[in-house]
Amino acid sequence: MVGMTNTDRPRRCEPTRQAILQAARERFACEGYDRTTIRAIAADANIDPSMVMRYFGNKEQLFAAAAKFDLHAPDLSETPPEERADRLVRHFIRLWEGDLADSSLQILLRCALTNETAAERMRLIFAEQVIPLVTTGIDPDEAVERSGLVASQMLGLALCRYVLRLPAVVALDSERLATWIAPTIRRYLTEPRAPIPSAREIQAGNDFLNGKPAN
Amino acid sequence: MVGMTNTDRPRRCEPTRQAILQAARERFACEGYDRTTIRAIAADANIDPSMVMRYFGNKEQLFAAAAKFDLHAPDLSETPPEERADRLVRHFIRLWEGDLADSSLQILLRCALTNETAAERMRLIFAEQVIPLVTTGIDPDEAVERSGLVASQMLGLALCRYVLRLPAVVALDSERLATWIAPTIRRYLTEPRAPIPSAREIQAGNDFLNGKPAN
DNA sequence: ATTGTAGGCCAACATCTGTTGACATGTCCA
DNA sequence: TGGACATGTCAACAGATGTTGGCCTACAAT
Repeated sequence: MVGMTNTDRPRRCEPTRQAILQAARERFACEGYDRTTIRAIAADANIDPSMVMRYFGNKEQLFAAAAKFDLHAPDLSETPPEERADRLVRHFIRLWEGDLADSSLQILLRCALTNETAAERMRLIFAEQVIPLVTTGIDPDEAVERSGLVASQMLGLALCRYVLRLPAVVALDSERLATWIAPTIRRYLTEPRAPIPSAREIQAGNDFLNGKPAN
Repeated sequence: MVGMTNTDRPRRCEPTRQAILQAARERFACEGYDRTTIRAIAADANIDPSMVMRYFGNKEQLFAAAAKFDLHAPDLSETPPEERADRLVRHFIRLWEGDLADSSLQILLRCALTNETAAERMRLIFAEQVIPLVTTGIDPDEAVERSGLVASQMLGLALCRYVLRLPAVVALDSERLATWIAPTIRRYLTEPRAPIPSAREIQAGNDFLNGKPAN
């Protein structure tokens, strides 16, 4: 039995295991990967630090276990693309508002910037859960591009509102927020690809790049 | 002279000082606050770790010095709101693409999630530089709300493309990116406030929240 | 030449971190 | 009763990190 972790078979020590996991999630979510210490997690779970090691091997594997989660994304394959945006935005805002229980997003956002495991998992979740979510019924060639745009807005929202807590973004109530963001997502999902910029826009852009003043 | 740092008066040791600052910026930008060590910075600058302390007091103050920067935002007060979005988006994309010299954004983004000084500075920059940038010529009552929305999209873009490096977002060439993002920003800046959602949208939202299936 | 001082280096400190191994306890089965 | 094994505690190690103080060297002013 030497070298065998308790991860392997079902046990009645699950309560302890869950206590560790929950403590880990909270710590990782609000302090990031580096500032979270095994000792602090153990203290939160009222056990000895060495127990954490026995249950999860090492910090990295503990994080992997704590960051394993599902988006719980709704099945939108039946929803026409025009409505999809509204449902998507409202779904995630609602999910994130009730952040007490599920801090998965915070964990990933806060850790992905310094921990490579977290970053990799973020890309994985994006590839496996976001792209398919957005893809159904959309030209597959365009799906990746559109998903990226959707992600940029949705993650930006999550970042400003729930992690950085920029006052201006926190102040908006969730309904108004959805009303602002949903059309953006709808456009990223449905607007014909490669919209041609107007001549005026091109000119403005070029002028700007060449240092000409406005007007 | 005891207790006096070299910060106070002009010196001919500026080269060393600058070397430290540059090394610090690079480390902070790509490894975040916690993973960046004084020793590593010192090694990059080819000096002794204790020199860093002498020049900047402590890690926190060094970070404060390294994270002091300006957005170099263009003056858009003369630009009509409709054009402002395009110029703004293109300005920042252009700034960020040439990231070799100026990694200011990466420093802030990567450190703001774990370091309170960085987070505070982020809010400050937002309040002092972003809001005014967007405000001119817009109803001041609406400026904060609109700025927040702009920030959510622009920071989300920066996050996905330059920090998380989500392949889907990295793949887009900058021109196409600007063409996608600019209309979003334009809407956030100019669309009449509190757009009323269509009856259908409200119904879809309620249905969804109540767990009804789509269609 | 002496001296004051700024710029720089070296060695060490105290602390914190992940991690390990030895030892105690408790529980279930033979 | 006794032993196997899971569950948990204690103490410690080894390495890294921020930080400090002492010492050396160059050099300009006296």
